Amino acid sequence: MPTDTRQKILQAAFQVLSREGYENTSIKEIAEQAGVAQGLVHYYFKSKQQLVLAVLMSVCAQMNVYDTSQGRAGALAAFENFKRLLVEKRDVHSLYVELIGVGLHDPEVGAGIRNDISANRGGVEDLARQVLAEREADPTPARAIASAVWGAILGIIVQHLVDPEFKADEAVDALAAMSLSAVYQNNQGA
Amino acid sequence: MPTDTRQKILQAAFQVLSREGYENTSIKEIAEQAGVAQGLVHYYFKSKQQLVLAVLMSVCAQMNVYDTSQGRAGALAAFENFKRLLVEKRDVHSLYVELIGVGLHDPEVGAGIRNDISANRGGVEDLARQVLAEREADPTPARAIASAVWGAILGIIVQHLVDPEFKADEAVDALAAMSLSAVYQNNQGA
Amino acid sequence: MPTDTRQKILQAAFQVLSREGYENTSIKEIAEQAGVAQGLVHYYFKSKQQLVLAVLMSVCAQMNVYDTSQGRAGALAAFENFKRLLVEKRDVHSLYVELIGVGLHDPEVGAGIRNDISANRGGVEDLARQVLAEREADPTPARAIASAVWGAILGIIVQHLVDPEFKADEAVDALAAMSLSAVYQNNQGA
Amino acid sequence: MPTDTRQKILQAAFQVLSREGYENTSIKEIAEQAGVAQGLVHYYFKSKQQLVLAVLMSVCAQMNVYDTSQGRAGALAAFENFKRLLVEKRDVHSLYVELIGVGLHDPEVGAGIRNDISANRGGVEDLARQVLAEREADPTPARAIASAVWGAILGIIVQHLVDPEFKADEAVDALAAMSLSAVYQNNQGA
DNA sequence: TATGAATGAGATTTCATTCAT
DNA sequence: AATGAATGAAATCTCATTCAT
Repeated sequence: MPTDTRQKILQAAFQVLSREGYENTSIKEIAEQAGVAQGLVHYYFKSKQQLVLAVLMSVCAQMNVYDTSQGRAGALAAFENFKRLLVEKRDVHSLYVELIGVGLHDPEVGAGIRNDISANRGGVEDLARQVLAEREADPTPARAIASAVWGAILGIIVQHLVDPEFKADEAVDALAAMSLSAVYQNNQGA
Repeated sequence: MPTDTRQKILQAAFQVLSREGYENTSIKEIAEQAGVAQGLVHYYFKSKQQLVLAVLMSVCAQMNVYDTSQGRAGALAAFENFKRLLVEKRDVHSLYVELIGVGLHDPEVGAGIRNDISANRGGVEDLARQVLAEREADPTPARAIASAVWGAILGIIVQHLVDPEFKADEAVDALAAMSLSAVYQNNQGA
Repeated sequence: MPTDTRQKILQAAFQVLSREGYENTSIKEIAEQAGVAQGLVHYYFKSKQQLVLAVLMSVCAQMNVYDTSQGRAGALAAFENFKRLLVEKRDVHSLYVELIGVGLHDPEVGAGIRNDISANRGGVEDLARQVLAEREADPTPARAIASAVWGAILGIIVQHLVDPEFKADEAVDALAAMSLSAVYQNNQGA
Repeated sequence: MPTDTRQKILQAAFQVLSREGYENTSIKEIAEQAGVAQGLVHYYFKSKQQLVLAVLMSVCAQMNVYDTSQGRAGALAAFENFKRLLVEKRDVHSLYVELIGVGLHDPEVGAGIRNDISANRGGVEDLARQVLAEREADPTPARAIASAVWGAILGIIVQHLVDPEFKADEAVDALAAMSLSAVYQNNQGA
């Protein structure tokens, strides 16, 4: 089955990329991991970049954190979700973080990352807006709050990846508290 | 002067690395940028990795955000400082983020990054402790708050690098508000 | 119709070869140009070389210059014909010249080219002989004259292909004059 | 010596190119012929094309035919010279002809070939002009004559390369006779 | 200290050809 | 007849590293 093989290569690419890292990953190793000839990788993906881009898409698709719940409940559920994903999606996060770095100098990867980050920040912003609406508060700061909160999520992912002693759960809890309290009383100037 | 040349190479390495990105940087180009022969780079740095590690040290040294002020004033000053550094140290931040990605698969770079992140989180934690002390509040949550806040700083750096439309200032302001309000009333459940 | 497909591939091969050049032509592109699957090319032509040889045959068949007229009139008609073909058969000539180069190191292509060149030189020789007979002159130099004249035809083709500013018409006219005057009075020593 | 090695590679490239032909020549084989590492070829020549271009220059420099004599004597000397070069410079001619084919689809090689052909045609034109001056004849047809004569030289080279039975000497003699008779009495219409 | 020529391994990519369907 | 997936070899090029001077 053709699509089968394409998927096999895509999955192998993900595995090798997250295991070995971007710059240590070769087409040869991906082909070996997939159990196919090296040339076949280029049959399905015109270049290494195209393959990486395809992997990036699937990685981004796994970066969502949101719950079906709405408002405060949805936010709390999302934070709990996130705590679980930190453990379950470690390799996805690892590759995501590495691709952020790659994207700083590769326009196509950069565009993919930028879109994903925008989308995720937008998702957080929606939640923030709902919470503010629940409190009948001014919705204006929703965007700024989302920027800080999604930033913190990224930063917690990084710290969790980098430092085995990092206490991710307490960090997420603190973030939850901070963000929800901010939504309560957004009357402090900097 | 010998040290002079070493410095020249180090600086050239930083320039090329942040301009071209880690995987596009070659010793040859660093040597050209420094205006020395290629072999001389290996005279001062045993391997490319050693050179990168030396650059990493200098990059980390420029990641500090703190002010001499203490407590709440110190925190606010640090946030203002950070807003300025986002603009002034863009290339430092860019290389830092890329090296986070590299460090995920290179133990030595990883150790350097981990130490720097720990140190910075520790610095934030000290500030948080001071603020809590000013409020005569329980100092326990300081570490968790610092984890979230430093994470947010990292995440704001990333968003600022990746997305030219990102409103970094309002994000930092929101973070300042969130973190100081959290410090006020640390009575959160998750 | 089977022969239909074979022809389609042959024609596609000619198009791609003369458009892209010998070394940039791949079976894949020929198949695409013909609108058939890649494997089918090898069904009709055992190897790439066989396909090229088949194309070579059809190219050689288009290199004739002669008219039905005989003698001096035939020669003049052939030169006029040649002037027209320089414009109309540019792609045929281009591929022919390239295959001369290929034939220098590929025995089979070389044999095809050699035969075609011999045949064409022979055609010129016949005309020369007729002209000499018209003048009741010694027919001996016909072969040598044909060698020079057919050589000049090749060389004019090359110059016309290579140099957009080359004045092909005046070159052909000069060649006509030279060759016919030589036939008149073949009493010069070198 | 650096220039020494560069020359060694250049010469090896010429040998392999004329022995094996353009499309069968690899950097690997050139390096082996030169007795150096493969990478060194790219150290001296940025790309295979650059190397071929350098070889082309030296090949073109060996395509001259002219004598120091002037006028009719110079022309006759040049033709004699050419007969000798057909034997002595067979490999130069072979590579030249192949590069004509390559140049049809490679702009840089094409430019080199075009320039060389122009220069050689110009040289013949000078000679033709001198001969016409000697006869006090109209110098106008010199360019057209040169186009035909230089074309014939190219075409004789090709026939000599392609066909072991080709009688090059008699072809050159016939060309000499034709061209000098044309110069005598340039009063034929086509 | 400093140079830059030289090495050799490895990466991406292309491509004619084969083969199961 | 026809498809197109799959193979494997080879080509170009890059690059960290070494070494003689």
